[in-house]
Amino acid sequence: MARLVDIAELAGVSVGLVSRVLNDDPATRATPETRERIMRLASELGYRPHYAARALKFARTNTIALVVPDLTNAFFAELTRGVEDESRRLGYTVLLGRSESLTDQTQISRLLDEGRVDGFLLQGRDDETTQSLTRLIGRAPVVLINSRIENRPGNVMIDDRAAARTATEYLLERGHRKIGLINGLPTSLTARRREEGYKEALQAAGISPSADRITRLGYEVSSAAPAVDWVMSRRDPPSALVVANVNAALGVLTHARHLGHRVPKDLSVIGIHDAWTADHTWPPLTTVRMPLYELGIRAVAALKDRLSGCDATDHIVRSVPPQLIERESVASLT
Amino acid sequence: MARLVDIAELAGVSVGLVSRVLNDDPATRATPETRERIMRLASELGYRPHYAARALKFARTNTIALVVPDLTNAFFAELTRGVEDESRRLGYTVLLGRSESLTDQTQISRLLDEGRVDGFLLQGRDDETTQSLTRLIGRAPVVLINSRIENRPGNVMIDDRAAARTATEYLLERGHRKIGLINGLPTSLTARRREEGYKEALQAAGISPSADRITRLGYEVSSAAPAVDWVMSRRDPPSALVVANVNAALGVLTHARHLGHRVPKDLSVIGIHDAWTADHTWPPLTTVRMPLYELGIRAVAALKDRLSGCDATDHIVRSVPPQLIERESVASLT
DNA sequence: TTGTACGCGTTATCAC
DNA sequence: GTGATAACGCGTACAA
Repeated sequence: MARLVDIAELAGVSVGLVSRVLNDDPATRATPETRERIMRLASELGYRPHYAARALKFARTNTIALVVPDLTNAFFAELTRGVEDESRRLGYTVLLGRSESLTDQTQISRLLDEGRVDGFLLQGRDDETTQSLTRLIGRAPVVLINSRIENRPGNVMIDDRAAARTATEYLLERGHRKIGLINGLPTSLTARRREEGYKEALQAAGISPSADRITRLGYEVSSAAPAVDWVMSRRDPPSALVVANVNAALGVLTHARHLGHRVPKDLSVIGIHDAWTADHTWPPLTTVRMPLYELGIRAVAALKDRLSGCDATDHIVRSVPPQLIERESVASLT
Repeated sequence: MARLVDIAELAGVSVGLVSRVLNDDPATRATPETRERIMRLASELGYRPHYAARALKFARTNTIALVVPDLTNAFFAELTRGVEDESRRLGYTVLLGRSESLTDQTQISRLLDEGRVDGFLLQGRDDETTQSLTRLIGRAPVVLINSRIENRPGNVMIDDRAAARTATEYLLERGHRKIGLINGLPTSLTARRREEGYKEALQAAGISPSADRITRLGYEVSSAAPAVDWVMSRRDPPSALVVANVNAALGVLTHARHLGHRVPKDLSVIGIHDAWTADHTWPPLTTVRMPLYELGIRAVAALKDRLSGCDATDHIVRSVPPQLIERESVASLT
């Protein structure tokens, strides 16, 4: 509400001086006395620099957009928390958008052309291809979360291989040898990396991965039923399932019950990512917790770098290792 | 990227004319020919009016902030969808904030003083009192969602009484007479209204509500366990529970199992609000679905009214009645 | 019918 | 040390 000119008038000085004092301009060493008067008036009037005026002046908004497919998803909620916290620390405001509504390139470039945001944090949908992603972001300053485009720097991801490896090893340690993987869509980079981790763990245990034990139908709850149907109807079905996403894992639990498999007695299930809901399934779901909060922090830092000109390097968040949350959905065969 | 002056130069006209043509100024009836040229150039260059420049000019941002306690909550996610859809329709941009980070009045008035937003949509936390709410919002243009302050117009809510009545009646119809209520905190207006609806239904069936059957510990999952402990340890415990929130209902299911009560055989449970997670509990949770999406739409409309000067009237969203989602957590006693 | 000039609030570049 | 002034992009009252 209060403007520089208001303070200037009351202090009997010029707007320029007020601006310089308030911004600690080193070139200006104002009289301690006037300086004091200006500061006091500013705080009394509750002066706040006008956002639009600054944005106009600097051609920079200090606002970034975070685009995620679905706010409901606990996965994204924790990511969002990390993004918000780090943004506040760095002086950014976050504009939150679902990719549903920011689905086409127009929306993105519009936000940019209108000068509403400086850049984007984009967590694509599972079924997003490199092409659709490239088309979507155009030449906008974007940091990709959990995906990557060739020759385009600036992306951050979690250690999907470690996640899947950790989950698989946990099952191996409990005597399971026939382990299935309920994976995300093959278009998804994270799904491919999780599959690598799963196979790595299997091979390290002297087991050769079988195509009959892997489905790639998606991360959503709804994709769980057909996946379980398929994998459990193979010859020699698995005794345990690594589910690449905690939401899909809930669906697996429900559908397994529907088919008459008792978890964990007949079938063990472990999910990647943790969520509060995993405490309230039956049986409670064992999961591998991943550092999504830290991922959000890294993403903001990477975008800041990108906006500052320095090319952000790709980054896999490894500062916090995958963490096993043992509940009751995995049985020991030994 | 492209400015009015760019178009003006290429079209060989003045910026003023370009502006008027692009804004369909009725006072200006430009030559169809120049008009055509301007429009073509604008679309070719992908012209977008600069957000900050407009905001500075009009002292209005067409941006509103939506403040909710927790994005994870499916309740708020659906509300958010409604808010976003209606905002886009009305030309608003939505700034999403958790109330965690917007906890004190400074944050709110700061957003306002900086001219970042025109107004707020505020869904307070369950434990927010009228005092803390009043302090929080100050004189800011706010529409309250699911709460109210005396003598302060502008709030929207769902029909909490109808919700609780519907849930209670459903249990009554199935022969239950001893029905408990696991309610939100007594500070919460919605909790008080739900309690009214619950009692109404009971009394209409000739049953007088008993204090021994009501807890008021909160809407969160974590509040469920102590609530169930208490209500089930009374003399003559209930055969069915109305849980005032779907998340708390998940906690009720889990804790009931922990205590050895089989749902629905020993104890029936019905939750208010629906969420996808209710499909994946055991047993699947019967709920009363409330029109949260429509609530979001109404909230935006109310804020628009408030910002336009016309005092928004209080509004209870009744366009969509409570909808029973029958799953398997309620048994019939008859 | 169209061009010119001013102001929105801020900062930076000059003079004094 | 401090004050005047131009500029950021837009819309509009006024002049032509």
